[in-house]
Amino acid sequence: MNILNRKFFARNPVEVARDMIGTYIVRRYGGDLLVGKIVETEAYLAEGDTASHGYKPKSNRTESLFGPAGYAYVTNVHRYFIMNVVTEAVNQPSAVLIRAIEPVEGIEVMKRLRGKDNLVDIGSGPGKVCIALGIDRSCDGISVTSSDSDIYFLPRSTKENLDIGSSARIGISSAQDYLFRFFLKANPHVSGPTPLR
DNA sequence: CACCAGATCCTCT
DNA sequence: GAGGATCTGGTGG
Repeated sequence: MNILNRKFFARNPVEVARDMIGTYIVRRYGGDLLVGKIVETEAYLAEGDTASHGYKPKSNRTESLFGPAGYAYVTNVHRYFIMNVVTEAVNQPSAVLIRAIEPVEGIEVMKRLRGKDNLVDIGSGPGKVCIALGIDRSCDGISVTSSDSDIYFLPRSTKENLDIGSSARIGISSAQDYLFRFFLKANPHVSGPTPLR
């Protein structure tokens, strides 16, 4: 299977974030296969990025962020989990945050996990993505570059014509001059008050 | 130990 | 648009 490999993730997080738009996240959950198309991401830099969790020294919470590329960094914000894929190299705490997905497969299971029936309520935000895919802290630090993984990624379909927009990142109070948020324009599953931003 | 801030979401107005 | 829920880590006494 042609899954996204270590080399794909071992690059600058801004490039990886843009390249992940339109790819698919696959989650093995119990006996079910949950699949979502990634429609929104954010990049966090290893250096000089005051908004990144890696800007502070390594802690128990952020250990996987400082590890090698191609591993999950799952942590909590308030009472919710959010999921990143680590990029670049060891001791370079950079990552791509999965901010929104469009449900593709296993939709009924995702609806049940989310407790919502409306499709646009399933994955339109980083916390929602983790709930819909059954991702929690037990997924922190696992490899996502093998088809044996409980989480892995499939490339975008080459035929698809993607209209990708960028903006400042959401929910942070510093480094607003970095335009590190990427999203599929006019896709209703993108997070935020309006799909177009 | 107390207090505060945070890469969020939901339920009201 | 405002505020609460609720968990973790960092800071300061």
